[in-house]
Amino acid sequence: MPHPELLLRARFEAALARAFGAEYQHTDPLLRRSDRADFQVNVAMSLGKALRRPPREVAQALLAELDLSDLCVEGGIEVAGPGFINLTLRNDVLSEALSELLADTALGVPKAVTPDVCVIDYGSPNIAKEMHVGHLRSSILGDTLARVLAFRGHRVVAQNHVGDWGTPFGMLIEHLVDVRQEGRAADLDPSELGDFYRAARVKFDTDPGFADRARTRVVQLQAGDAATLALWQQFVNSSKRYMAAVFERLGVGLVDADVRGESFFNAKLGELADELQARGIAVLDDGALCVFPPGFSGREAEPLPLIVRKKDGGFGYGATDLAALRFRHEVLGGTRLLYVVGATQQQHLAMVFAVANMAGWLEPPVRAEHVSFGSVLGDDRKMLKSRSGENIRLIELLDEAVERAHAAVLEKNPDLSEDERRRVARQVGIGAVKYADLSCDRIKDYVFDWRRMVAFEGNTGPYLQYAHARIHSIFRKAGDQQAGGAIRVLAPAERALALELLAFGRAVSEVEVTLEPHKLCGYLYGLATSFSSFFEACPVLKAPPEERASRLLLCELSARTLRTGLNLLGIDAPERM
RNA sequence: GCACCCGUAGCUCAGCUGGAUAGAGCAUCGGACUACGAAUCCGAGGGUCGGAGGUUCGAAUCCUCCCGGGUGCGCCA
Repeated sequence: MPHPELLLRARFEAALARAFGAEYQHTDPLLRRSDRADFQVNVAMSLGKALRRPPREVAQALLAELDLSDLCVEGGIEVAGPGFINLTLRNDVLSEALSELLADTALGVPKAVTPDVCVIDYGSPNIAKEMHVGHLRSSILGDTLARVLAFRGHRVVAQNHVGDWGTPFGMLIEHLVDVRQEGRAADLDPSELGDFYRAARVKFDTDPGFADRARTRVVQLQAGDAATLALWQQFVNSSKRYMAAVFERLGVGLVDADVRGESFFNAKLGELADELQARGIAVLDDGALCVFPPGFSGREAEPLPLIVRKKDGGFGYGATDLAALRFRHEVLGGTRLLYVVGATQQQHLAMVFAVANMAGWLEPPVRAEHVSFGSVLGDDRKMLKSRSGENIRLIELLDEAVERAHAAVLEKNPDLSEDERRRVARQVGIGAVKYADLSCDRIKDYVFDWRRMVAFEGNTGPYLQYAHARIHSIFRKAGDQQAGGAIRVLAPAERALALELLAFGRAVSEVEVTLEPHKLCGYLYGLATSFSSFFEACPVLKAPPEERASRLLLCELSARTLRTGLNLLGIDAPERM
């Protein structure tokens, strides 16, 4: 049996055509969950206007064309208020639908009809710079979207567009040369890279002679000087190891093979600039090669350029981003190009997309989307800048989260072995950090708050993990008694849980479309609270045999849905904690 | 100056793309453990949805204008 929601939708669409004519066949019946019934249909009100008939009459006319007795309880179809159609499903319909879910490894998440090749840009941490909390958002968001899209049947190609090229490397390389000449060990230990960068930065800002050498070094780097490249490569290698360690600790699926930094596109930039100029898309302006996409203006209302090639012949990130976009479509075969990049880049990305459009690199079905997200703010509500301020290091943040989780697990469940406790602490701590970030609307600024991250109550990762662990506790107690049988939904708490379980597919699909993982978080939280209420109201193991078997199946479905949902968020679901 | 984003309970946030009395969690107050795990559950109080207009049966949601906060706006990436 198909999903009840799909059945209802199909019935109403057909009824619309029968009642009002074939042109209404594809009218959205506006089927929604309701707090007054299981579902409500709101199409009568919107249609009343077009048909110039009272909405309640429209609703009645619709219902006259429908036989829902196999789906809804007797008296479970009513017209209320201005024309709401309230629907209450039969318990056996819910029971049967849940049995279907039980047999479905995808738990009701449909496969995409026309799969995309999704290329996901995870923002761009800079080589040779410490990763900080700002990188948390793009990594976690990108990883979650990758998991959700893959689960829906799309092909996902991750791209770690690291900043591994350009002017900062002049100063980094010169500083490395200095340090080695002074006979000190060249500290390229991944964990020390942040300090190294800061030291080079200070020297660059205070020592003019050093700054000159750094600039010369940039020219050598871009000219392909072998010795310079060798030094540069040391930074890249060290940084890659560092990033891999951070991603590993975070449980983010980015690997070395996904790294395709700015340097990769360097060789293609000249050709790209020439082509844009030859096609008349880019023009020389004050010595720089620029594209002026329509609709962008600067301070004096003058056209705003995307600079492809600077006056001095160098290339900026405009050129690199264009080359990368083209590469993702032409070489990687991407059809949906996602940029998980901070909101501060909004205008820049919009311009890159506009130029790519002009160049014909974004023809349907290829499209590009900016998965924008807000800044990370401190207690003072000000943006955490990366330049000179004391940032919280990502690694230290994760360590502390795990530590706090460890203390909590020790207190709540002293029976665990130290081995398991360490493993669980990692799952809970990292999960708490991720969930705190993912559960908020990404477009808004994120207030970084320790207490909130490690608070294990309310809409948090640990609460969801706890709900999952409790279910497994029942399984352990049940032992072999958990025979098959069928699900029979009867009690109110069972009905509420059933309706939640049936909504998983919708929640996942919504994230696929909106690219907003907090909707999945909201869904899972609702599921966990529904389960907790059920858990409180409906005894499982103490129930009579038939009921027990049914409720055990409800537990199984709940546990699987929670675990699958958490996994889509990149969060583990331990069986005890 | 122009463009984009944000403004919802004391705090942190939801609100399904226009639906019914705006919902959670912290915090406050009151209940429920001889336990299928109380990291839980049940209940109470708390709101002119920044403000003012407009669109219509109906607006936190869409349009316009203000107020407040943030971010961008030509050769750093």
